[in-house]
Amino acid sequence: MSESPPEEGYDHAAVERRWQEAWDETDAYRTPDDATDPTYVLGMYPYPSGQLHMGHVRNYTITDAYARYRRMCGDSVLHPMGWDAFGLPAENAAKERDTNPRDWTLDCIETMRGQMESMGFGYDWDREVTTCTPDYYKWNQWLFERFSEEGLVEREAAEVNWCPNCETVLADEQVEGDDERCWRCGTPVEQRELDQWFLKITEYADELVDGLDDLEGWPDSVRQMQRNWIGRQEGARVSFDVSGRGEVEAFTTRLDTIHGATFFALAPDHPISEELAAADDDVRRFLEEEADPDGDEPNGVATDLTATNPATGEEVPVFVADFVLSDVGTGALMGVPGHDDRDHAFAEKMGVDIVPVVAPAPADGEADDGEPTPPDVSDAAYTDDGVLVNSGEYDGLASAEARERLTAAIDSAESHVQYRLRDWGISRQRYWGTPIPVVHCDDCGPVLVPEAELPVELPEFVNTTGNPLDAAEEWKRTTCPDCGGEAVRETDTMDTFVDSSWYFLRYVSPDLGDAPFDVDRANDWMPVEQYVGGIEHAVMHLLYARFVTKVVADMEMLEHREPFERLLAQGMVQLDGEKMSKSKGNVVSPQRIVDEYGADTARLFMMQAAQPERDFDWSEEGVRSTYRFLTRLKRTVEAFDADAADASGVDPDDPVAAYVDGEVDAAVAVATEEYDTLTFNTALREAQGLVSTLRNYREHADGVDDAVFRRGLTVAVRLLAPVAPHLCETLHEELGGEGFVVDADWPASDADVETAERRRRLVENTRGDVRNIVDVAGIDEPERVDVVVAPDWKHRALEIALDSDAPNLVGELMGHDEIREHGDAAADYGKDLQAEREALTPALSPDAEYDALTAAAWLVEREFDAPVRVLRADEADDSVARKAEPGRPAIDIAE
RNA sequence: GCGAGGGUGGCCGAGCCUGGCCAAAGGCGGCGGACUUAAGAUCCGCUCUCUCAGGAGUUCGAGGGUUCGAAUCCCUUCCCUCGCACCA
Repeated sequence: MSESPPEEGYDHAAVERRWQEAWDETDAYRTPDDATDPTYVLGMYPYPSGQLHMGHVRNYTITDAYARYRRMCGDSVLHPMGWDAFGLPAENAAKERDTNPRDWTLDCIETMRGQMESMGFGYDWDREVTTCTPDYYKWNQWLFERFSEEGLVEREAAEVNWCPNCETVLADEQVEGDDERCWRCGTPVEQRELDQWFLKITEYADELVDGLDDLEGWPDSVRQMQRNWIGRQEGARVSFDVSGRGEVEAFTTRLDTIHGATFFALAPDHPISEELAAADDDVRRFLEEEADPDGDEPNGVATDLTATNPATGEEVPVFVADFVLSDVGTGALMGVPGHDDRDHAFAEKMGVDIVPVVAPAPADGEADDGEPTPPDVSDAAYTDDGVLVNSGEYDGLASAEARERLTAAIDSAESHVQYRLRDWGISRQRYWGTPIPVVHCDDCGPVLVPEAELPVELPEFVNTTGNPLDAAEEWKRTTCPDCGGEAVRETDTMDTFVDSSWYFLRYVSPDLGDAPFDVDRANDWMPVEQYVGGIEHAVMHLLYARFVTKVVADMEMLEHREPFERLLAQGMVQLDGEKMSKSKGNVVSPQRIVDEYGADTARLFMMQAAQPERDFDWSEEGVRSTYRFLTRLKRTVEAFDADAADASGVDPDDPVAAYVDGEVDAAVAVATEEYDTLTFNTALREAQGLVSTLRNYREHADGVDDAVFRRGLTVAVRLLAPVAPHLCETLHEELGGEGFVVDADWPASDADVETAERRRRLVENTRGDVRNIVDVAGIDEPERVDVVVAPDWKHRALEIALDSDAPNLVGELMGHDEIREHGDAAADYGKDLQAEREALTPALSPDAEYDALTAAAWLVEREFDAPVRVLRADEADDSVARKAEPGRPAIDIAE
């Protein structure tokens, strides 16, 4: 299948096949039921479209790498996978291919599972969950019934998109274009009122929004999106007495502006508007011809009604206006043109009075003479809070206080919290979903199917227009569980978001026959510690899952009220800055990449390309570079003689080995921190840097210390193993490791990252300086390079300077004998320190500098092909040595 | 309009939380060299400008500020992406 590897790579196909089989044979990724509090790592399960795409690969590589990392750290890990297997695409595919959704879906799952295996994702397949199986959707039905018992299910009429040709409801996304046509047949979509089943998520609106504050492991963006979506508004309801119609309620968040309410407006479909239309030609014409709720212009029509402002007692005109929406608030509002932009525009258009009743609060410094100046609202509304004016006895009150007092004072006013969130309509007039477990009886109405009769299974698929369940006459006909009379089954199925709102609980006990999940185990294993998926689910899925978790908790089946502790919304994989999509034809197939370069390369490239939450561009060059890196690594390990004498410990007299050993520690320390926070890109950079260091070491030092080199390779392999597991298994074996690298211990390091970085910097700066000198001075062939470490007293002086807060640093330094004895040199250095005082940073000790430079000398020797001497200050000529400073050795190059 | 995130050298991308060691990691691309019959692979070096032995100048969307010192902190402004929106 794969062509010969590009360039001279390694045989990734053989490596990957071998380890996938080995893992499989040993059930390497099994999480036993008796695991105690495993770390639960989860990627959002996919819709089985039949093809794994790059988004999936990225998503699941993130969870896989993290799961493997935690496992190497010694955790027991739960990392399952399943299928969001219901949904309309399968119905369409089945019709096109003359098969049925079930077979089609199961085929797709088969294919995708194979692709996941070829990516090397370490899932516990024994916990696989497939939502379209009766074993699973039975529990959707069961939960629906429990919800019903809790009073959280409601059946009511709702407006839906209806295609008269296909005879089915369409989701909003399936209505195309401004002229709203059916995506499948192009028929104009109608609105139709249908009886629909709802789950009362609004009962949990407060907890859902308040709980966001504590979800510190979630990105702010997602939390904000959920807040917006729930749209909690605190305000007041207040009634205006409308002539001949009684009290009409309006909702407002600005009751403080009620004295400026100079008109009242009704939604076009408000009952009063509809009544008026029957008698009033103007209103009828407006409703039929002019009203345009989608337009930008606020349009309206005057009525012959007036409303009494309960605060002022004044009669104000009543309009029917298209910017008043019946599904917002009460479908009626008080118009305050002085303090609301839209009301202002409307009042200008209709010639209504505009009265300012809130003035800007006097700034702190300003003299408070008790007479705030009303703002000029003739051109624009003043929409901020402030101090009341023109409001009778409320004048002078701050807006917030005025709202409270007015709410208390006005009879018809009461505090009210309003939400944008609507109850969750779960009815779908489609075949490929969970049948809603209800029977309709002429006498008893809708009746739940008894629990013992669950699941209500789907009948055979019938290729028909409209809802196949409606056409399944035999299936439909049943008897009423209550009275035994003739009855018909509910033909609606559930929204597939119902399936996904609890699937993470099913993984805990996927085969359990008498409950959706094992309560004790779920209490121990939940919540999901790290959840990873696309941002497109920020609201719907993630909100529904939170809702269902809370309800289940209230049914005393779970001790957790939030399902996902930490959430990562992973970025997109793009090509040339554009989202990959079939329609643009810019899709890079993961399969092709796996064939050509292997799964390890694909995974490693993706993880090092960018932080997981950021979008990044796919780059074929980057992939090749990654592939070459793996190839190099493999060769490096192979070249290392695994049977080399097992020297124990580091030879303390070999500074180069000590240096490399220190680099190994540093890499571990840095990479571990980064793995913890899922910043794989920087962790991997460290691992790759370590491999370069090791290669340089072997190539150019006078013989390597086997123990150090072995440890370096072992560490590099382990740091890379979570991301490139197949090759790392091979290398682990090559290095004589026991068992799987999957089960190996994460390397430990007691390295001080600070010191390691200081050392690196010293070496880098020194090398840079040598280059600089050679370059600037035009030295062609250096004969010898001397690197001289600053004398102890300068280090001491720096230490003193760092601690000192004396105004005269030179004076303070001269108070120390060991410094003063260096006379002018000490004074000069003291002045330098004084000048740089604020910028001083600690340096390594003289010995540490000496060791670090000695260890790195070979780097310079190799580069300039000249012998390097690292000297202590007292070993060098004073004319050179005196230029040395801590962190900045003196350099002398002989031509 | 409101809210969130982002703008870094030819490109991608670290750094920004916790200011100084930042002309700014790493990769890609480009240039030069080693190896090679050659190409590829591999390895070494260079890749903002000037330079008199490690120096100087200009740079991190733009402008201003704080500070001895700003890619990093604060304000203003422009641009991009995303979410919400006649929401009362």
